[in-house]
Amino acid sequence: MKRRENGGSTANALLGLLTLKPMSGYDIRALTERSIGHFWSESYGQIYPGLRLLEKEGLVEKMTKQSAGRPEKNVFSLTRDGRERLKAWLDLPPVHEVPRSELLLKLFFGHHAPEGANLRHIEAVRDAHQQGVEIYKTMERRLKLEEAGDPQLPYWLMTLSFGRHRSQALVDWANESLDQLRVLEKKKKSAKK
Amino acid sequence: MKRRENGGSTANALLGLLTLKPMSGYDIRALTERSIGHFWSESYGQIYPGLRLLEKEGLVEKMTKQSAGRPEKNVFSLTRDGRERLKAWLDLPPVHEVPRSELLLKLFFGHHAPEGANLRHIEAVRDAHQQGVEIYKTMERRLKLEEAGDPQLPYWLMTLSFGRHRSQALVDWANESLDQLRVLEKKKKSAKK
DNA sequence: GGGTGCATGTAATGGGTTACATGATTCT
DNA sequence: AGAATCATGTAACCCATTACATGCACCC
Repeated sequence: MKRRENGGSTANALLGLLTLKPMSGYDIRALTERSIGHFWSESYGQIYPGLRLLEKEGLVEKMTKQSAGRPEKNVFSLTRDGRERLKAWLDLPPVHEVPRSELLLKLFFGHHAPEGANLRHIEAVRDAHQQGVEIYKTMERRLKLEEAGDPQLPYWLMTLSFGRHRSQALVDWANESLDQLRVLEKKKKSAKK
Repeated sequence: MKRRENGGSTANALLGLLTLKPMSGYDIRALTERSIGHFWSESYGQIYPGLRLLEKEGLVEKMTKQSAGRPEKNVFSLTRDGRERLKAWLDLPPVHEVPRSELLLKLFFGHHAPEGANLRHIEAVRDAHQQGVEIYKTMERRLKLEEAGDPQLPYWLMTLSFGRHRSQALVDWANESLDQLRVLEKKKKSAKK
C-alpha cells in the first residue's frame, strides 16, 4: 500500500476523468485541458505513472487497442473498486490551500517598484480576466447546447460559473485599483517636481 | 550562480519582507502569517536556507544580536544590491499559474458523489468566505488607522481589497450553486420514488 | 514539572513540471 | 521535405511542507 499524504488528488482526478469514458494517458491529457483546465492540470509525468499505480491497486483496467495506422494505445477504464474509491473521496471535504499569487506579492511591495510597473501588471490581469469572463460565457452557452440532457451538465456549469464569478471579481478589483494607482503615481510625480 | 527556474519568488519575497525592517528567519515567518498570509506562505524549510543563499549572493547581510534572556538571533538586512535585485524583479510581469482547486475538481464529478456531499462542501466554502469578507473589512479598517501616513499603505490595502472581492465573489457563487443543487437533489429523490 | 514562546536549523518526503527519447503517420 | 498530431514513457529537477532535533526562559 502506497502512502498518499495529500489525499491523492491526482489519483482521484484520474479516476474521475475515467468516469467520462475509457481513455489513454494521452487522451486524458488532452481532455483535461479542455474540460477542467481552468482549475486543474495534469502533466504526463503525473499521468502515466499515476495510471500504472492505479492499475496495480486494481482501480483501473488496461486494454491495449490497435487502430489502423496509429501507434498502439493503452486504454484504461474504471473498475468497480475504482468507482467506489472515487465516491469515497468525493465525500471527503476538499482540502483548501491558500493560492500563492505572485501578482499580490509584487503589489504588496509596490512602493518599491519602478515607475509604471504596478499599473502594467494590473492592466494585464484586468485584460486577461475580461477575456476570461467572455470565454466562460461562451463555454456555458456551448455546453448547454452540446450536452443538453446529460445529468452531469449542471455540475460542469457550476465550475464554469465559478470561473466567471472569480474573473469578474478580479476585473472589478483591477479597475478600482487602477484608479487608485493612477492617483498615487500622479502625486509622486508632482511631489518630485 | 544558482539557477532559479521559477524566477525566485521565494527569494524575492524574502527581500521584499526585509524592506519592512531587518528581521530574523523566525520574525519573517511570524510576519508573513499576519501580513501576506492570505496570498503567500513561507515555511522554515524555505526561509532559513533561502536567507543563507541570499547572504552568499551578497543581497542580505547578517548581524548577530544578543538580547537579555533570549536565544541568539540572526538578524538580516537588505544590502544595496538586494534592493536593486528586488526592484528589477518587481518590474517583471508576474507569472500567473492556474490555481488548483480540489473543490471544483470534486464538484466537476459531483454527479458521482454520495448524497449531500456537494451541498456540504459548498456550504463550507460559503461560510469560510463569508467570514473572510468580514475579516478583510476589519483588517482594512485597522490598517487605515494604525498605518495612516505610511506610503506603503495604499498597496497593502489593495491586496486586502483583492481578498475581499474574491471572497465576496465566492459567497455569491456558492449561494447560486446551492440553490441549483437543492433543486437537483430534490429531483433525484422524487425520481427514485 | 509542564506548557508556551523564542530561536535555528536539517532530513525526509511528497508532489509536480520540463525536457528528453522514440517513432509512426498524415497533412502541407 | 518538414511540421503537426498521435502516443508512451522516464529522468532530472525544483519547489515546498512536515516532522524532527535542540535548547533556553518564563509563567503557572
